[in-house]
Order: sequence, then C-alpha cells, then structure tokens
Amino acid sequence: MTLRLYDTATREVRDFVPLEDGKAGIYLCGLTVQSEPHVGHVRSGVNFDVLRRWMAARGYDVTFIRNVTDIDDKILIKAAEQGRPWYNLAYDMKRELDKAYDALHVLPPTYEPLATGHIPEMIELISQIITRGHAYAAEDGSGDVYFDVMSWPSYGELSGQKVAEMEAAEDADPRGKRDPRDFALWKGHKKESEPATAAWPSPWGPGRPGWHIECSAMALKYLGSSFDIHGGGTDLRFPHHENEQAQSRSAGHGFASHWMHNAWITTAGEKMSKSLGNSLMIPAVLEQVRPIELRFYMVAAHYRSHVEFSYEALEEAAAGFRRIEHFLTRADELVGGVASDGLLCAEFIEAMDDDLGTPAAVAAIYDVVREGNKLLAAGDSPGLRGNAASVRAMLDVLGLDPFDPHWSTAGSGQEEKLTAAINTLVAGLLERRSEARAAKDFAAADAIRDQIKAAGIELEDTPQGPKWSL
RNA sequence: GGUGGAGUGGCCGAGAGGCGAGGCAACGGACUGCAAAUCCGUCUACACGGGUUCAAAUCCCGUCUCCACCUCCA
Repeated sequence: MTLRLYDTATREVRDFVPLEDGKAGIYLCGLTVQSEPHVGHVRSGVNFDVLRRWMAARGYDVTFIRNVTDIDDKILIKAAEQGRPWYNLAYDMKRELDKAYDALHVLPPTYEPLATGHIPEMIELISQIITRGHAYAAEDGSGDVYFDVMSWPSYGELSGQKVAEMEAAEDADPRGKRDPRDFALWKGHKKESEPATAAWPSPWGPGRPGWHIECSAMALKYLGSSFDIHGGGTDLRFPHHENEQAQSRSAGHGFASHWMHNAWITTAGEKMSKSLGNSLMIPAVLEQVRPIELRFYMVAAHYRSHVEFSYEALEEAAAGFRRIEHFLTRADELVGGVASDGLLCAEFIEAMDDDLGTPAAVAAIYDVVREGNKLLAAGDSPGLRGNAASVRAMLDVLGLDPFDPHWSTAGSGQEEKLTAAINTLVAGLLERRSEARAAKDFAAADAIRDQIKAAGIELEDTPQGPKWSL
C-alpha cells in the first residue's frame, strides 16, 4: 500500500511518488515572527510534524525545511511602535515560537533558514526571473521589483483563481506596477519610514525582499530545483503559494510536486486573530492542560478539517488521552518496562497512509488499548507486553508517546523530591486505610480516602495494591 | 463578483453509495465492603426540500446557514 496525500494543486488524494526513491523533501512555510504564537499558529507545525514522522516511520529519508520570516512590513511597524530594533522583536518572537514548538514536541526541522540570511539567493532568483522576462524593476524610482503576472499564463492554477475575476484590492496602491495584480519581489528602501538596518544592497538599489520570494529562494536552496512537498496553512494558498510557484517556475525550476494545506483552528466560528486577546496564546492554554494533551487534541482531528477550539472540547480530548496513558502506566508498572518498538497495527497504518487519517489512527489505538486493558486484568503476559509496546509505537508516530523523555517535566529534581515526599505521606495514610479495611471499619477507611481525594489525589485499588496519582 | 470548504447523535469529531469510526458525558450490568479504574451493554445521528438507486449521511438538482481566500494572516 502506498502513502496517499491530498494535493491542493490537483484537488484530490493521490499517491505520493517521491522524486527520488526513499527520499522526501518537505518545505513548510513557518511563521512571520511578529508576535507571540497562538494555538492556531502551531497547528501547522504539529500537523506537518506528524507528516514528517509518518514518512520517517515508513522508511523515507526526510529532509524537512521550515523557514522563519524575520523581516516584513508588520515586523517593522510593530518594532517601531514598541520602540525597539526590528531584529530584536523578530528574534524575541522566534524564541517564543521555538518554545511553543518545543513544548508540543514538534521536532526541530532538518534546517530552519531565516529570510534575512538568504538575501543573496533571493537577489539571484529575482535576477533570473527578470532575465526570463517575467519581472521588471519599477520605473517610478522606488527601487521596487515586481513579478509580471500577465506574462505567466498559468498564474492562478494552484489556487483556482482566474486572474480576470480577481477582485482588486480596495486600497490598491499601484505604485510602479504595470498591473495591479503584480506583486513585489523586491521592495525598495523607504528612507523616511524604515530603518537603514532593514535594507540590503541589490542591483535595483537598497531594499528588502518581498515575502514570496523568500520562501522560493530558501526552498530551492535546501531542497533543490524540484522537490516533493510544500505545505502551509490554507490561507497561504493564495497569494503566497501561487506566487511562489509562479516565481520559481518562471525562473525555470520545477518547484513543489505536491501541495498540502492544513485547516484552521477557529474560535467562536472565526479565524483566530490578535483582536480576540491572548486567551489562546500557547502559555495560557498550557495552564489548562498539559502540552501532550494539547497536542493530542490537535492530532485527533484531521489536518484538513476545521477545529472549533473550546476548552470543553480540549478537556474532553485530554480525558480521552489520559485513558490511553493510564493503560500504559499500569502496563509499565506490571511488566516492569514497556518496550517502545512495538508493531503498528494494520488499521493504524492504513489510516495514516490515507492522507494522514489521524482520527481513524487514534481510533485504532483505542481498540488496542481496550484489548490491552483486558489483558492487564490477567497479569503479565507476552500479549500484554506486545500490546502496550504497540500502543507506544503508534503514539510515537503521532509524537504522543507519554514515556518519551521529552514530556517529562523533570529538570531541577524538585518534581521528584515532591513526588517522593507525597508518596511517603500518602503511603502512611494508605497503610492506615488498609488496616481499617481489614478490620471492616469502612467508615474510617472511606474517611481516609476522602481526605486523600480532597488533597487532589486520585486513588485506585489494583490487584497489586492501592495506587495514587495526582 | 470569483474561488475553496463546512453543517453528523447530549458534546467533540471520523466516514463519502450497502456491515452503527472513535472519544467525552450519561445510564444499566459485571467487578468492588462502597468507590475509583477496567470490561460488557444502552443512547441507531448525518441542515432543509426534491430526485437517482434494490440501497443515499455519502451521488444529482434546488434552498438555507456558516467559514476562509481574492497581494503579503498558520
């Protein structure tokens, strides 16, 4: 069975055929680092992290490039408002983004290029496009360079836009454009409003790159003239990806052979935006649930489906995940260590191969967990070991293996000390409860249980004796 | 105006012509001193109106509602 993926360009799920056997090159548009990331922002990172992990699990040697746009209009404007250098804002926000990705166990990409580190490549690419007659330097002395949309007949193909039907921007500022649909490859430096640090020398005068050319140049540099998959959020289909494709192909490159786009996480039915406040910023959400639970919430929905974010739904998902986790914890204690290299069940593989069907894949995990819970009642067995290892392996593909050291909150050792301290206290109480139960003094036993529960500790009587957890 | 997508049981969320995805919650049962955890079972849904078909949540026509994109927002 082959891996099938939805391709935005052809609007169908089709076989993934790598350009080179056994290898896969993926380029994901990262973020423009202009503000703290919210839940919606990292969905893209998580979704494509799953793609990458699945391809790796299937044996592909994956090169995964995710860029950072660290220079653009908004960064300049915000930095000016905050009275600090734009590069400081960009760097700060990039670190916030790194933290968010790391919190959710999004693996570091093979490489994460910064736009500002690739100006020469962009200038080179722009020159090629001009030479081939698909771009021109503005004649108004602005120093801008525009892509000539009308010179590229297949413009609009990727997003299904008909050039003639496109609505002109309301505040259309034609500047030096020959056609309002032309877009900037290079933006001439605006001495009056922009700092000198935001300008680089070029054949067309000092300036900075346009947004689209950045991604083209970086993708081509690290993945080659033609590569396998290009991804991003749905909003990037047009104009960003349409423009990237037009630029790159007009310069003679094959560019991406497969386009993938993830859908939104919305709130109140609407796309997330800063105006909704910071309630959905990653740190705020992580005060409600653990990072692994947030990731599970994102992964349990299909990447092409809208997710209507709510704390209620998030809590439900977290409760569901805890059941899986609980099974693994119990199995681990019983058999003295669950292996991580279990087999992926057929249903799971089939689901993942079918355009990353994570919902069905999660359902498959639940089926195995149910079997595992039955086996658990009978004590240690090869079946249980295999079963639990299988659950771990499948979770790992989704980046959700709870035993992965990444998720351990340890660090200072404080946590361990606290746990040990609580354990000592609880053990004493449990001892007294056991004595009470043995003496059939259930009122006293239940009083102790209530006391423990009031402290926020859950009790569970297992065949191996009582267990507690927070 | 153009383009793409969505409306599924109490809730979240899959599926895309025919065996009731899965999860959460609830209820019943088993287990338990009682619980918890676990297992078994129950709750038979697909916006609306037509149509095609032996068979429609799934295809076709129409209607309603919602969302996204249309030059720099994942």
